[in-house]
Amino acid sequence: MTIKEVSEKYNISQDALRYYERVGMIPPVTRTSGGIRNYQEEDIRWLDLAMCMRSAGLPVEVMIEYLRLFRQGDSTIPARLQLLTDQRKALLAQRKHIDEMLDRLNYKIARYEIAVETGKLTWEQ
Amino acid sequence: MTIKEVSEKYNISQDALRYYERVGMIPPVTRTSGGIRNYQEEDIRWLDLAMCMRSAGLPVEVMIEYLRLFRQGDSTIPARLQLLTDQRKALLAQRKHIDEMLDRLNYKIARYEIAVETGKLTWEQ
DNA sequence: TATTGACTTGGAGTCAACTCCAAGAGTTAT
DNA sequence: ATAACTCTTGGAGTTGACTCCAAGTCAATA
Repeated sequence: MTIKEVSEKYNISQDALRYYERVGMIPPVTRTSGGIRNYQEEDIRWLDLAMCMRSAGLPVEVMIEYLRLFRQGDSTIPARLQLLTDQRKALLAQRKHIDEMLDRLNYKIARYEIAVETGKLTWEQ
Repeated sequence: MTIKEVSEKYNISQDALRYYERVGMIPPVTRTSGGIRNYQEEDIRWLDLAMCMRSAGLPVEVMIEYLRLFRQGDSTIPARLQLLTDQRKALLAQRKHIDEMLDRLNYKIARYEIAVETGKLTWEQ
């Protein structure tokens, strides 16, 4: 798969794909003899993990560190486990923030829906 | 409440507090006769809403727009309702991303926990 | 083989959301 | 009233995550 195909299939810019590789968020992508990126299944698997982390809001830096540890081999398994549990904790906290805001939004929306009928809103920010 | 007290109580920097006010994410804060910020209950309520939005990851720009509409009065109630439902949609999408990553993390962590016992990990990124 | 279009790199630019700084004014304790 | 501290503003600087650009190389088609 060329960078263009990957970019279109996974809806991510070519620049972002090159950036992820450059900063070490994914391993160096397989190339053709001419030096052109030719994504293989394994490249895609790394990319998929990286995109999943990013779309959940985890920092690029975390994925870089995970990959760095991974490439050092089995001795870093405990460190990787630690990293993963830290990130799980962070995501659970973030989800809690989102749920708090959702509660607030639901309350507001309910009141605004009534207000749209009546044209007036009683003490609400 | 002075800016320092608010900063400490709500664990947010004084600079961020001034920034929120400057960009219009919260209304101008009540001042003493000398021009020093003196947060009242209502100032705190706006701040609380703003901080809740930010910690859920909603953009500053959205809160600015909400406040702008709010200050124009009841005629903007439908627009505010629209804004709120848009943000709810965005948060639900974001929560879905987080849940996907959490599933993935839980799977990985389970495998890594086993690997920590045995010292080896079988095909895993 | 020449052209066209997609690809390459290194580096600069952008954007959001703060964060820091300097110079000066307000407030409190002695 | 003087020191010591906290506050003010405007504006510059920083960080993270891309995004854009220029100059050049590679590949497919006429």
